[in-house]
Amino acid sequence: MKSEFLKNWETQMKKGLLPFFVLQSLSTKEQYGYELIQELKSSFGIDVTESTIYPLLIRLMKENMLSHNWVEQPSGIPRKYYSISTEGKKHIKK
Amino acid sequence: MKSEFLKNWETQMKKGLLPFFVLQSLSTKEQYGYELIQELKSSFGIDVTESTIYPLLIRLMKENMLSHNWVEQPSGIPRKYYSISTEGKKHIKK
DNA sequence: ATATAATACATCGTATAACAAAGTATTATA
DNA sequence: TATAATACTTTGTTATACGATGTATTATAT
Repeated sequence: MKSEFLKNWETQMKKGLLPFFVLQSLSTKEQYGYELIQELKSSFGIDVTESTIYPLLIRLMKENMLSHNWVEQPSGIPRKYYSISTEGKKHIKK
Repeated sequence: MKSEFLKNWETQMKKGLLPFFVLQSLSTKEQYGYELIQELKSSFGIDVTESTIYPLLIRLMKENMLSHNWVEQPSGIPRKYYSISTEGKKHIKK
């Protein structure tokens, strides 16, 4: 089992790395929140919860790194698709 | 001038990276707090304040990553020298 | 002589961000 | 008919960097 120290270290690492991975991931294609959670897991091996990703996306919106548009589905809940802005693209080159 | 966004991003990055850099730096030689601040600046280009480094060192002590011993100076304030523990060495291999 | 800077430690309050928990709503599966 | 999966959201807690402030000693500048 993972020590409290390592578990906490990982959490703190995410505070810096998550915005980068999200911008990186969205620079390949538009994605919605729930999809991003699975993408971050499969592509980067990062576990993220919904209460992390949704506030983060809202924050990146406020910073003008992202834009979004609701897309109605033929069935089920509509999805909020996010795409990276010109501003956002500038920031992932670091 | 650096944007608020980038300034904040850097702060969040440090929350994950600082423990690593401190352990890394202490694995080469024993160092005291004030010395570490200058070392992190010159070797890694990282700006750290005293109100960051001292609590961090205390935390790493509690986690058994470090040990320390006071060293009296021929003149001036005594220095608290930190050295990395066996436990700490294990953790920087990641 | 006297103020300022540099050295060296420490603590308090604030802001940021991940995360557990809980909630709403729809559709698929057991 | 309940449970899981999909999809979004909010509230409260916790960890940590950092500005500000404080104490104390020594060196440098005015």
